[in-house]
Amino acid sequence: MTSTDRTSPEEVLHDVGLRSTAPRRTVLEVVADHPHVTAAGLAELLGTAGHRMSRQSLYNVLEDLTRTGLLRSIQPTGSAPRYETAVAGDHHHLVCRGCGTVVDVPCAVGTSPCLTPAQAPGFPVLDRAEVTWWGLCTDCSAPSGTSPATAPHPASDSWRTP
Amino acid sequence: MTSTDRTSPEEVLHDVGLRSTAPRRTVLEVVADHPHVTAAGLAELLGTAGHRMSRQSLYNVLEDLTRTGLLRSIQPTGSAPRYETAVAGDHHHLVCRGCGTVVDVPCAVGTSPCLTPAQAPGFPVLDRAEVTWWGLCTDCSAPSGTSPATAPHPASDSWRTP
DNA sequence: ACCTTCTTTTGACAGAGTCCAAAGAAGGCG
DNA sequence: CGCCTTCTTTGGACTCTGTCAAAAGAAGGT
Repeated sequence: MTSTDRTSPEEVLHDVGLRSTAPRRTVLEVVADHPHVTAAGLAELLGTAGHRMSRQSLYNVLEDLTRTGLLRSIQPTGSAPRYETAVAGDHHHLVCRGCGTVVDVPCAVGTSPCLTPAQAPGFPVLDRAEVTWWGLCTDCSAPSGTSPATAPHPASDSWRTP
Repeated sequence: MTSTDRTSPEEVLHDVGLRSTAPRRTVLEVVADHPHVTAAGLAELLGTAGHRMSRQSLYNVLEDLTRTGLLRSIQPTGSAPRYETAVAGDHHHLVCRGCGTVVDVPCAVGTSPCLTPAQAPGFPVLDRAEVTWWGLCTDCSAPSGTSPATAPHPASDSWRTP
């Protein structure tokens, strides 16, 4: 919703060679305000915000924005793909086993160590490392009083406890 | 198919409190012989091997074995969940963008660096780090002669190029 | 303004995974 | 050894997520 970006959605879209259309601008804004949202969650957000859009369009837009690098998708095991704006600066993710909440974390040790495996047999090209930490958030690690692992956090849509 | 394990499937199942049944033993063996297999691929392997099993049973078994720690599931973005036997020794994964092949890689820098994020705001409990490197395997990075990125590797079932 | 090209819509479709109730094995106990 | 309880498996219908293909509709350059 907030449109206080350094570069406007139109500009950003144009820069990557995509036409500036309402669905794309809207998706960009909503994802920026709701990082780690799933396609389904996004559809709901768009719906309640009055921006009706066909399912196919949503998937088209997500695919276009992801392919051109404006969005990035992650898929923690057991969850549907989640989207986030591809901001500069590498960061990784922290996922709660209990409620599925995803939190950004700056890359652990600068850049190098995380990006180079000890050995890469048969893989001449390596361009990206994706790190996911698993644990329990404050709520879910609480002494079973507030909202333990058995009660999924409302912020997480359709989460399957592994 | 090879049953030359240090501990027999029956024993292993019993140790985690699961009854030793044919479907479970079979799944354990097949996954051991085919690391990074998807549920669908597993169903096919089981079928051709003559071990018929309902889809529901397969999912039940996978869920049970995963929950008890005998199997581990990973889900590279864009792929269905893949299963592997939870062998001792941390290792991570190397995924080819072209054909989807997944390869095991020993943990990059021993244990510590990869397992501790710079900061974990709101996450008191952190138990596991999952690292996935993205790149191109030898075949897919070849000078467009043998089997480039446009021709998915036969070993990969239903792969969507991102 | 016009025309080409790119986007969106619509509706049908495919695949993966889940829910539920009933039938069937495992294994403990007498 | 045989019964009984409990855990597993089966089968079928169903939901959800994502895809395909063709036609209608906007963007934007000339």
